[in-house]
Amino acid sequence: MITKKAEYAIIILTELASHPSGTVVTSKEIARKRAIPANLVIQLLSVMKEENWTSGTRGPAGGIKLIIDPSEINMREVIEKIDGPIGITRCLFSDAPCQDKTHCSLRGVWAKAQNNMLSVLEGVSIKDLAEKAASDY
Amino acid sequence: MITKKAEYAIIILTELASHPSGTVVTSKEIARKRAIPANLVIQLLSVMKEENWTSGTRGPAGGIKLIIDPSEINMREVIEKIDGPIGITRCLFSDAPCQDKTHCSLRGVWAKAQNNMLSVLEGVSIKDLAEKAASDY
DNA sequence: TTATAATTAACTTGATTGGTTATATTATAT
DNA sequence: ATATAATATAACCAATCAAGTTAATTATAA
Repeated sequence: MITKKAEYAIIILTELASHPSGTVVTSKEIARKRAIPANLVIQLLSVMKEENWTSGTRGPAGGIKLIIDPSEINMREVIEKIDGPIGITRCLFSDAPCQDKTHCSLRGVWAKAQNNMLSVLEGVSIKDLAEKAASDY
Repeated sequence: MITKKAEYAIIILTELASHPSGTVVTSKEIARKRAIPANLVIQLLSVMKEENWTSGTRGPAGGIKLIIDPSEINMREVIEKIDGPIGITRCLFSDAPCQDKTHCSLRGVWAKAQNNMLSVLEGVSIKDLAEKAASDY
């Protein structure tokens, strides 16, 4: 399952993308506006910083800003950064198919099902989400 | 994530489907042949019995047999019987979309991704798997 | 009547999720 | 200078879930 943390991360990036580039937002502001626990926002932002997706300036009037083009990050990437590799079944986490024949017939089905899912998530960028949210208002 | 139990259940049904109809197989035999913990086989068979997919006869020379046409059960059905409803994200378990606009834009993406996955699983029946396994030998 | 096999239910263990708490560090408005 | 606003890092915790185990019961063929 895709965790709430991954979902939060996507929401946070979308929020950042919806601000004029160059301007900063505080983590508290994001937490309040998107109803995400403030400490989780901070925790997730630290991962995003590691990825060089965001940068933060401290002190009064500080905050976070996006330093990557939001059309360059898709949902799959964000999920995998936060949750680790995606696998709809344990089978797909191991590289090697297992011995049992029936099991291995299954593997192909799992892989196809998962790829169908991932292709949707890969096709949606943070920019797409920010634009869609804006048009909703 | 689709659990190992669900995967085991599919394997068990496939094994049953690959035996001449009317003949019985013991749970131990299934466990040994498919390398599934014997107690889990029993646990899973009891769910399958509830669904009227299988019937068992006790005592010596007893065993389990399939009492439903294997082309009538698909992978999604089995998974949902064992694991409960499938949801790739927590969002999809609640009926109502949440308040936040961005979040709700996400919901549509999650739903599409999940449906793409499920359509693959719905398209594969136990019969398909049994035939595919047979042709592999 | 006894060994065999299904049936049923409760229980254990370890991992994961979704968060909290605590602490350190940095920058800047005053 | 210094209080304060803010990021940054890491350790911790409770609840849930996955996976498997244990144990007790029931039915039946030989």
